[in-house]
Amino acid sequence: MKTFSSPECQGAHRAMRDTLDVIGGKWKLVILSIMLQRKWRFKELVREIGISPRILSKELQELEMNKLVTRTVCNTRPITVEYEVTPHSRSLETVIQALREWGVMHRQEVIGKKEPAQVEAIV
Amino acid sequence: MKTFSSPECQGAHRAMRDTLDVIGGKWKLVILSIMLQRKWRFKELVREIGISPRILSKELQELEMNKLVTRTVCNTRPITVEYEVTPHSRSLETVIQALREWGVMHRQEVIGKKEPAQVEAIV
DNA sequence: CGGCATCCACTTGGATACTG
DNA sequence: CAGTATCCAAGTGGATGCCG
Repeated sequence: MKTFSSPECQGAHRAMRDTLDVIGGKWKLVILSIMLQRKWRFKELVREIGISPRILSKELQELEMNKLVTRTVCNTRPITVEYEVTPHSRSLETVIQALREWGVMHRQEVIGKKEPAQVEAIV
Repeated sequence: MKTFSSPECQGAHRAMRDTLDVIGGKWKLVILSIMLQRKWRFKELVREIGISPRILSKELQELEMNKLVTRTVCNTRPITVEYEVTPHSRSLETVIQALREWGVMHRQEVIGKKEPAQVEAIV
C-alpha cells in the first residue's frame, strides 16, 4: 500500500506500527499498567482508571482479542466478571515499567525538577 | 481532580499518563523511531513516514517543545530545515527498540507464527 | 522547500439510559 | 454488576492551496 525506500527501515517502521496497533491509543497501556498489579472486576477498573464503561468494554475486548487479558464470568449472584492479564501480557511488564520511569525522568528533565513528593500535593 | 484510592497505584498511573502525554498518540513513536537513525529534512520525513505535512509539523513542534528533537534552519537557497533527535531523546532508544521487538514477538504469538520473511510478501 | 490555513471526513470518547 | 445502544462533542488527520 505504501512504497518505502529502504527495506531495513521498513522493517523497524512496520514493527513499531504493529506494536502501536495493539497497545497504542489513549488507554491500552494505562489499563495494562494497572491490570498487571492484580485481578480486577469491571467496575473496579472503571473507577480506578477513570474511564467510561463503554470505552473500557471496547478496550478490554481488543486486549482480549490480542491475548493480553482474560475474561472470567463468576457465578456470583449479581454476576461479576474478573479480568486478568495473561502470561503473554507479562512480556510487556518491563517495557511498561521503563515507560513509567521515563515519564518521571522526563518530567524532571523538561518540566523542571520540582515534582513535590506527590504524597499529598496531588489534589 | 480525581480521587484515587491507593497512592502508590496513583503514582504508577500518573507516570504512565505523563509518558503517554509526551510520546503517545498515533505518530510520536513512529517519528522518533525513524528519527533516531539520522538527521532528516522535513520533506524526507513526510515521505519516509507517510504522514501529511500538516500533522508532521504539529508533531515535530510538540516533540521540540518536549526537547526531544531540534530544528535547524539551513542557509541553503530554497531554505531547508534539518530535524535531529536530542541526547534526551536517546533515553528512549532502548524503550523503542523493546517496543519494536515486542511487535515482532507479538505477531508470532497471536497472529500466528508465519511472518513470511517480509522481503517480498508485504504487498 | 518548509509549513501554515482552511475545509472536511472519520474516529474517539464521554454521558446517559437501558437490558440481562 | 456487567455491558450495550444511542446521542453528541471534541479531537484527529488527510487534501488542497498558498505564502515566505
